[in-house]
Amino acid sequence: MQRLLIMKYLLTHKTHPTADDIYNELSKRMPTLSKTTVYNTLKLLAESKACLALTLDEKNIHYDGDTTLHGHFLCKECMTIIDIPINEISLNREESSDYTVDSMEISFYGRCSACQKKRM
Amino acid sequence: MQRLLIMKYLLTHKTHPTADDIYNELSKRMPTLSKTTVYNTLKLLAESKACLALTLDEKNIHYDGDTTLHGHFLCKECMTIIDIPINEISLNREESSDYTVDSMEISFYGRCSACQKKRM
DNA sequence: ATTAAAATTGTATTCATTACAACTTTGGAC
DNA sequence: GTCCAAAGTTGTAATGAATACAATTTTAAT
Repeated sequence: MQRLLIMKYLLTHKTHPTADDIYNELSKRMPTLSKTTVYNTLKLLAESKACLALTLDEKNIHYDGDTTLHGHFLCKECMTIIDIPINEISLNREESSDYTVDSMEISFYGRCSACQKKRM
Repeated sequence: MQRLLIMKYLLTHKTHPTADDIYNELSKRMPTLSKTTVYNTLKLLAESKACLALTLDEKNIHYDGDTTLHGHFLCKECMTIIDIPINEISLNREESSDYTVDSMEISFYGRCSACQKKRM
């Protein structure tokens, strides 16, 4: 039940919340909710690819219910995360009129060839 | 002096070390080195863009002396980080014969329009 | 030689995340 | 309905990377 609420929260909020954010929101209406449940569930959902676990903020893991391919912009001042549609991404220096980008990171996750072989 | 050694270490090792990695290596030859110095210095270097602070591993910040545009691949099993040349990156599902990619993250960092304005 | 700024150090603290063990709920077998 | 194992949930305690802080040392300019 808690899991469903957490998943629903992710799908209806595009704010890229942290585990703590979600706990604070949901525990208002469900006072028995445990922080551990939120952490466990988010980990589970991310591992099963039902959501994304974003690591761009070095302080906290942020979660995203939108699993379609898109980028993110983190404002280093207010720490807000904004979605960047894939068609707006160029691999060269990004310069929008809205915001200034001073660095980018492109990360891939999976299993390397060595670990791949070990599995067989 | 310590700063120079740390910077030199980053430039001569393409292993994307963590602060701890660097401390462990350098303290062999410089037993008085402090962990705090390593953390402070890496933070400083990254802020001044002399190196990159990679956040793709949610457990540790990894540092990269190579500031040219390139991507990274993190093996979830052995936690090794491999460089991905920019010309090998396609924004569609990445499938190499060497390794399997099951997710990717494209992150931009800077200041949003609201925070931009506040500064003036 | 003096001295202020910069760099370095060690210890103590913070805080997000995880480990763990206990407890509760769920849903199928009978 | 009752029983029971598996799955889900909870609270507390532990972990560990990163930072705060205050003290000490080094640097370099005058």
